[in-house]
Amino acid sequence: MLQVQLPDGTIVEHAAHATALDVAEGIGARLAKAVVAAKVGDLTVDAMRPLDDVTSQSPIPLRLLTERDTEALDVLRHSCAHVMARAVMRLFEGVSLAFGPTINNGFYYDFDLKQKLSVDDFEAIEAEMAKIIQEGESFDRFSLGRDEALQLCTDLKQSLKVEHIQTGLAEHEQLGFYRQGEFVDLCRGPHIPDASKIKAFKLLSVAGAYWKGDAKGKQLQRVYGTAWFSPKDQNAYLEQLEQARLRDHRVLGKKHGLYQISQEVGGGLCLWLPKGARVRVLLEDFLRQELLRRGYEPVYSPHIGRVELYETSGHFPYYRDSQFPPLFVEQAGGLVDGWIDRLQSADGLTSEQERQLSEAAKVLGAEIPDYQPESDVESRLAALQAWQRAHERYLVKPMNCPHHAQIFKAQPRSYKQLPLRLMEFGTVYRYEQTGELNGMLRVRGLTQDDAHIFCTQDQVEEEFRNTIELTRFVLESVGLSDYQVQLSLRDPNSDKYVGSEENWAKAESALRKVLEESGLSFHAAEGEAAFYGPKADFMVRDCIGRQWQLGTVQLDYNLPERFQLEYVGSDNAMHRPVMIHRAPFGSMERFVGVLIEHFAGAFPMWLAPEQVRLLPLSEKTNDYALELEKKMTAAGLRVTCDLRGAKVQAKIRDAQLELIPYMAVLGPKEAEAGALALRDRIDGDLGAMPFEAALEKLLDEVRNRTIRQVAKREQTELPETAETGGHEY
RNA sequence: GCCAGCGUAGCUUCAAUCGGCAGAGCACCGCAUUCGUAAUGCGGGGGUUGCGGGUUCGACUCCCGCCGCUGGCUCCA
Repeated sequence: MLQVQLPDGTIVEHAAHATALDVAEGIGARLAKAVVAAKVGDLTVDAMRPLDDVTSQSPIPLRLLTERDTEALDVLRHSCAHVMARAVMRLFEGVSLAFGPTINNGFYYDFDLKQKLSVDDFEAIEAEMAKIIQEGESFDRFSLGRDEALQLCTDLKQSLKVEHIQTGLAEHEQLGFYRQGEFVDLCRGPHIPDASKIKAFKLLSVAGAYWKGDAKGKQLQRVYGTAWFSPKDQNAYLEQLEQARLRDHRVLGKKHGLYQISQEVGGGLCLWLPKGARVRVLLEDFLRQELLRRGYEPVYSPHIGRVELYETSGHFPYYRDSQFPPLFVEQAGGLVDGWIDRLQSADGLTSEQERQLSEAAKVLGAEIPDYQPESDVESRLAALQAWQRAHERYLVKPMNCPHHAQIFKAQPRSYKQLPLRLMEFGTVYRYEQTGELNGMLRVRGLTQDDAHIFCTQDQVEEEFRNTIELTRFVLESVGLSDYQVQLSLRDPNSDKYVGSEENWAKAESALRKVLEESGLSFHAAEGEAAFYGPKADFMVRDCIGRQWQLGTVQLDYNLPERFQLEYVGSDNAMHRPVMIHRAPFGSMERFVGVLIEHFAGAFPMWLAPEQVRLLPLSEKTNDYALELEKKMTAAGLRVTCDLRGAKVQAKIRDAQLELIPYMAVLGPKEAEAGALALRDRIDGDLGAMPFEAALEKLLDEVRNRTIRQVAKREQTELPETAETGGHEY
């Protein structure tokens, strides 16, 4: 007999090998029909799987999942991925299956096949899927030993699955499979009882993806889709996607003249148009004032620096591929650079090539006296590198920290001066991969609201706590409350990190401690740390759900070491300071990009490029409008007049479409009374009021940095999806 | 960087039949209108159809190469 404990605590008894479905039937026929899957403890399992197959616990803690449970939606979607894979295999030859997990709001499946899939194929695939769902066949689980499993996948000509059993699943003795009709797939599950539960689905996009995420590996074709328990839910989701696209900062940025990226200037290089620049200046002023209040000291550093500076910091060797190449003062600089590169490469150089390089260097005016072609590679490299060091090479600044470290070193430091907080809106350049560039969110030239705090070990916690608090304050001031904090830790199995084991442990535990005390909810992510230290990253989603890192706080024991930073302690001995890198906005580009999407282009009063537009009813009141414009501008508002010979309705419409927070209609009546008829972008006509009263109201909204809703519209609520994913092996 | 799709006027609003004279709307400019809370009327300018090559009597349309954009992957100090 099996003892099963239901969520309300009651215990029911069932025969051995009873399933969740059996339990549901014991409770009621309607429930049995509604059951999609079940939870045994934290594990989601098939409704049809014997409970004693999953656990030896007694009583067995069981929760039945129906379509009202978010976990059930994940199960549904994973099953839909199988249905899609089955349809694709029916329609195309030689399909190898890779992985097909559930993701946020949907699923995907990766395929390896000759035929290039495109959205044009979706109709046929969806029709085949509809047929499969109509047939309503069940998903049947079975389990095989390694040898049988390998044999089965070989028979099915599923080479990727064979590889996966041999590598990723090398430790597994038993492997789970699911069969639905002719379709059999290696899969951990769970699945819905049968395909008829899928009431709504849609394929959304197709894209490339690497097998097991390895860029050197095979490139697969990934088809994305979504699935729901009802067409109504799906329509709501599709509608939400559509709405989100209307917020795209790339579209709004162009439409409202906020910024521009043009091929003439270069990919990923942002031109801040006056309106966008206005928003940025307001944000920078806001933060600068806040930082001055909190004991930061402004500094400035140049846009380029000697390559050696970044060699010392470690940035140059580590990020070489994603930096703009060095600037060489000597003509032969690039040649020598490439020479070193070839010498270090696996292929090396033939003696003939070396002779040619030496000749070419001579032509370019470079004598490399110590270079002996017959000596070993190390000596030849040393000769070339010596030449490099003797000749100036500069890097377009990829980071501000080495410069700030130099500012710390500019004079002897005492513990009495710590913490030293150096701030700079520093513009840096990084050669991001072409495929990564994305509007303002991923660019090649960006300005960080950077600062570096140099402090003693004892001050780390306090300083870290302050920066976390500052970041929260900044984000909340602009109404960004929907962010996630990620504690980015090192990957214990990787060797890309620098610094001692001891310092890493210290840094990671300090970060974790402060985050825990802060009350912020955060999740740890192994392998996400910077090469020099752990980070607390503030992540936000863009309009189509992609996550971006905005603010960041990073602990660094490494750079002080590399730059040999020291201060005199109270014991009159030299000590090494700790560095904290922090940027509440992250970069001005990304932050403004996210804000555009967050507000759908309708900035709150305190950030709006244009706050008020004055609309004279006719030319008769133009002078009055100009007079008010002068007064309001003097009071610190950003105001313009619409003096066109158009009707007021047209002027209102344009101002509405330009998302200007307030309009003021000015006719003879207002001019007579020294008044204005205020119109709110969201609430409409507020009626006439004395000029002074209106001015106070407007200034108040600026001073309070009031955040208002974007529009008069209720958000459609969607059923939440669990953040998990990956039901596949 | 990789895979796929897409590039027509300032516009992520788009048309152009089978390969047969590149055309609208919005925006812009000019003139008239002097108006009370989301579009006044009339007129005008604006194009090497992303770039380069090819096929053809003839290419926005078909083919090849490049560039860019979009989605995703990889990367992200």
